[in-house]
Order: sequence, then structure tokens, then C-alpha cells
Amino acid sequence: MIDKKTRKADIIAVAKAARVSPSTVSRSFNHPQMVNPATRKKITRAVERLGYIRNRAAQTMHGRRSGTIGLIVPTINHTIFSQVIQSFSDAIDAAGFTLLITSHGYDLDREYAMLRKLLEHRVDGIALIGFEHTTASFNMIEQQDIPTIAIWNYMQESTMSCVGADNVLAGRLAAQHLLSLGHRKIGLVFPSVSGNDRAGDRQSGVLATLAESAVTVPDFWRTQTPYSIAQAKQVCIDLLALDHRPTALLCGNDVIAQGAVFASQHMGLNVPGDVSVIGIGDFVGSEDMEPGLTTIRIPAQKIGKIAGDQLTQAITSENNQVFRYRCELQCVVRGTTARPNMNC
Amino acid sequence: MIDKKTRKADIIAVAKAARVSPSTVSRSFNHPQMVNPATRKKITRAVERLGYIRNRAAQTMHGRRSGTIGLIVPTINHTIFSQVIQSFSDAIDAAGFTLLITSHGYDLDREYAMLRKLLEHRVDGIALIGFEHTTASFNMIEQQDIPTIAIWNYMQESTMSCVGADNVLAGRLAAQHLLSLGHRKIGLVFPSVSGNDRAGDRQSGVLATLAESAVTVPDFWRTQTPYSIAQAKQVCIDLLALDHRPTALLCGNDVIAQGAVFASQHMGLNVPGDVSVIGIGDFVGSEDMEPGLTTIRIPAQKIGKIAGDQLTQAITSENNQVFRYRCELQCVVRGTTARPNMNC
DNA sequence: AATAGTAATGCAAATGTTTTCATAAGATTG
DNA sequence: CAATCTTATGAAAACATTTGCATTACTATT
Repeated sequence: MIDKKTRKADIIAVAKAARVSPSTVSRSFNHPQMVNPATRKKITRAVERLGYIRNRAAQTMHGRRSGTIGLIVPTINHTIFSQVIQSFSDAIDAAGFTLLITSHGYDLDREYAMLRKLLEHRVDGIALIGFEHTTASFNMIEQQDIPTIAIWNYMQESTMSCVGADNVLAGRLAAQHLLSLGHRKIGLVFPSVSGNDRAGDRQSGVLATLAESAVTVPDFWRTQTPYSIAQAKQVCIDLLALDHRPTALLCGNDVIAQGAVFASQHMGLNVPGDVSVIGIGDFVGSEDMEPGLTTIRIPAQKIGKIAGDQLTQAITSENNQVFRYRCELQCVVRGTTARPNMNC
Repeated sequence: MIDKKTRKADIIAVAKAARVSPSTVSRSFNHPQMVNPATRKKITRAVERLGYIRNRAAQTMHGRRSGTIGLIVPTINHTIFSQVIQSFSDAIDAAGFTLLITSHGYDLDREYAMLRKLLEHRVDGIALIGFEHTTASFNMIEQQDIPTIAIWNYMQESTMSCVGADNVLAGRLAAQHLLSLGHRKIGLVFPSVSGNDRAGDRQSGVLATLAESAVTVPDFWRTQTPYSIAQAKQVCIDLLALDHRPTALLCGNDVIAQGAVFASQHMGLNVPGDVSVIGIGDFVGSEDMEPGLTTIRIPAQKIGKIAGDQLTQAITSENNQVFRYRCELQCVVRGTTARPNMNC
């Protein structure tokens, strides 16, 4: 009997228990200053007694915001993104929103499906990774005109708000560092660039910079691996086992770079004595490994926070202007790079 | 004008455009077999033309499920959890649910707030990490009686469904391995156990096992660190710098263990020659580091999947029975442990 | 003391669906 | 060919809330 009562506790039940009208209960939640403190107290007590929990679905239906924000990432399970997700989540949480998260495993058609799903839930805003999406996705966002932000990449001409790094530049910086140390025999270890504009941009930055110094990278020094330490380690082992091996490995990100370092150590090669390794990202842990990883720092945490703050702000202020933020990049030189050993 | 039309596109607009009633439109979504294929086609076309997207909030309000599941974790930003989150997310996604995720940073009062927030969104199910929660949280779950599952720990007498490992046993296995190699001078590197029953259980398993072999751990060999490679590395450096240092380090999890390995390497100590290191968890990357980390494997991915499958199943079948799954643990011996060097 | 102004509350309409029940038109059977 | 059964559809109520408008009871002003 008590069960049945508590189970259903809706705003009307609360109103009855507090001997006021539902309107007043609603107001005491949404516009507390409009209701008499004494009445408010009665209501609060009734709420507690009945264990009432507001129903956001009903609010949403009435035209209010849902209080949710959708985030679509390629994968959650990665240092790369988990850091951004965390700070993004914290930022929107501070603004009173809740995170609806989905991942698509680098499949842009699944991304579209996820987008649709989030829209069905009437999220108040959407955050995506990068700029590479199906036209169906773009159209849908445009049509629903819902605040959207692209995380992780920066593009000056972007029509979508964005917070991120210039990945071409990141690639350039990494290449420059190796060139400045005197390396000319450079191996590339990158993920597949399809459905991943970050990787594509970085790679083209690298290639352009090397070309400007007349350095070319033969095909057998261009390898491909997913973002996995284990797999990266394996392809690097293969690469370093070649008769003629590069003096430096430029990696698509820090996860791959860690694999590269472990691969070298595994083969008894000294890093950076025999082979230099540089990553991109500066993930958690890169600083602390032995030797510390030289890398291009992309401030993931800052990106997540700015994106979250900006998106919630755009939602609550109904500001439709496109916002772009390019975060600074920095070459962090640690222990995995050095001048090439000229003997080899 | 067109804008206004598309903007609002609701089921009634679709019905008008397709010259049928809203009921029929609704049915063509929810019970397609009940509506004439020809009519269905008309509706589909209207939906496409208007860019209509169903409103889950309205469905939820009507008493349907919200199609969301809430997950509350201490932190997203960790190999530990990001793996579980990923597989949990995939599992519920496959069942048509969407993930609402929140984190509380190991603060159980915030956890309560998050729980409330999720309940306001009328999630169909809740997943939490571990069994240590405030009574307020427990009461709330009980009162709302919503399917709930505890992830990551197993407890035979649990009143809540659970999928996870017996952490006491994990601690025991780690201790046994070190003892079996002949270590008796063992240092402990654990996180704070407050609000973290996993860590507490592991530690008591370790201590009990050591005590059974008459091994005691002096206070200065018991150190505390958050789950962070950098911080773990630092406290291990301090620990290993003691005049009288342990021959083995037993770490609360793999993140800490990685820090311990890097600390040793940093100080020029050979692992496992001078110091053995064992972790708990077997996270992504543990296998691939150099040397490979000896650890107690907890199958995170499997736990996430089983938890997701079980929870969605409990929701859709309205099965209220408590479900418990204890996953197997395994001591994976790799390169960071060896017999102690008797010289020291 | 009468009028205007204000503060607190209630009433009822509106929000976008789903579902039960009713109805109409065909198909099937004796 | 009438009676029954199906199949496809529509009308209307229900879900839990918010909010514009109306109402009441005070307080302040002249």
C-alpha cells in the first residue's frame, strides 16, 4: 500500500500531501523566489516524505531543455579520448547538464545512427570528434539546428564551432624536431586515415615538412597500425628488423609511440641512442615512462573543458555564433629523441 | 516559413503530410506489422520529407521506457574504467539503449547527487562501481526499485546484482605469487581505501595471506598513492630510496605498478633483478611494456559486457531476481617478477 | 477609507506521444 | 447473400509537467 503510493509519487501527489496546487510545487522547483518560504518548506517536506523525483522527460516535453548533451566519440577506451571525455563531462556537469555518450568505432555510418539516436533523446547540444562526418550527419545537424561543437581539430574556415588543435601543424612540429636533430632517415607509423581526419592532417603536415627539406620517406618505412600499443609494437618490430632501418620513428600519436619505444627496447635497441621516437599528443603517462617520451603536446584536458563550457554557454544563452578555438601546440622534448648515430 | 515547418515537425505534422492519423504514424513506428505496407510507405516518405525525428521524451512520459541506462563511475579517465565503460556501452547499445554517464571522482556524496540526476532522467537501469555507497544512495535505489547492477566487485551475499571479481582473492593471488618466489620483504603501494572498497579488499587479501606466512609489512613499506603513473612513480622512488628496501613491490593496480616499474628503471634498478613488481588488473598495455608486467588478470571487457547484457535483459524481461557473476582471476606471470636477489 | 499595487496561489491549456476502444471496409464462410 | 471474422485506421484519453492568466488577500498610497 505504502509501496504503491511511493512508487508513483508524482507532482500531484506531492501537491496533495503539501495541500497546495501542482502549479505551486512546480514553481517551488523552478522559480523558488516566487513561492512563500513557508509553503516551500511544506513542499520540501512532502517531497522528502514521498521520495519524489522530478521527471525530466515531462519537462522536456513541455518545451524545456532536456538537460542532456550528446557526445559521440570514435572510442571511449583510449587514453586519447578518455581524458577529453572526462574534462568535457566535468564542464557540462558543472553547468547542470548530463552526458549522453556513444561511440562508433571509427565507423561514420554508425556515427550517423548515433547522432540520430541522440536527437531522439532531444539532447540540447552535440559534440563530435573532428570534422569528418557523412553528409547525412551534417544535414541532420543543420536541419535540427542544435548547438554543435567539433572537438579535437581546429579549422579556420569551419562552419561548425570547434575547439582543438591544428593537426597539420602538429605533424609539422614533429617533423621539424626530428629534422633539427639531423635525422633524414625517418620511419612513419600512423593509423589508417580513413574516417580519421586527425591522422590524415598530421601525416600530410609531416610529409610536407619533410619534402621541404628534400627528405622522402620510402614506402617500406611507412607503416600502418591501429591505436593499440600491442599492434604498434609489432609493426615497429617488423620495421626495425629491416636491413636498412630508419634512425627515427615519427608516430601518429603517443600510444603508437609507446609501442615504438617498447619495440625498440624489446629488440635491444637503445632509445634514443639507436633510434629516436617522437609521438603526438602527450597523453597521461607519456611523461613518466622511461625514458620520457618526446612528443607534441595537445592539451586534451583544456580542449575538453573549453568545449564543454562553450557548448553549455551556447545552449543557455542561445547564442548561435560559430566559435573557434585553436589551442597552442608545443614540442615537449624528453628522453626519446637525440641526434642520429652516424654509424648506421 | 519552411523553417518553421521543419523545426517543429511532430507526429501530427507527419500525419497530416501523409494524410493519415497520428495513431497510424505511431503504429507504423512501433508495430509496423499492424499497418498496411502502402500506408507505411506514405508515412516513411513524409517522415523523410519533413526530417521528423521521434521524441523519446514524449514516449518516456507515456510510460514507455526511456531507452537510457545510467552508469556512475569514479572516473572516466582511466584505463581501468574506460575499458569497462566501452564494453558496457557496446553491450547496451546492441540492445538499443543509450548510455548516460557521470563520474564523481571517488566522492560518494557526489555519487548520490549523480544517482538522483539519472533518476530524474528516468533511466531504465543503473550501473555502479563496487558496493560502497552511501545509505542514501542505497535507499533511493531500493525505493525506486529500478534494475541495478554493481560492476567490478563480486560478493556472494550481495543483495544487489553484481558482476566482478573477488578482490580479496585478487590480493591473495598477488601475495601468493610473491611468496612462492621467495619474497618476504614486500612493499605495498596502494591507493587510499576510503570510498574504494576494491582497494580495501585487495589490501586485506594481501595482508591476510602474508600474515599466514608470517610475513609482516612494516609501516614505512606501506605507501599510498592515487591511481596515477606519475604520482605512483614518485612514491615508489621514495620507497626504493630507503636504506633498507623491499625486494618486491605489490601494487594496488597496474597503473601503480607501471609507475613502480618506471621508478625502478629511473633509479637504475633492474626489474626484476633488483626488485620485483606485481600489479592487479592486467590493463591494456601491461602486456606490452618492457618488461611485461606480471599481474592478476581481471577481465574488464568481459565484466563490462556481461554487466551490460545482464542489465538490459533484466530491464526488458522485467526479471527482478538478483544476478551474481564472479569472474575468474588469473595470475599472469610476465617479466617483472623473479626470485629475490639474496645479496640485499 | 477607498484605490492602486503587489505577492502568492490556483485553474486550465498545452506539450508529443502511445494505446484502448470503436468503427469501417473487405474477406470468408455457411 | 447474410453473417461473421479480419484488417486497417481513427478518435480520444492518458502520461507528468510548466506557464499564462485569473483570483484572492494583503500592504501602501492618497
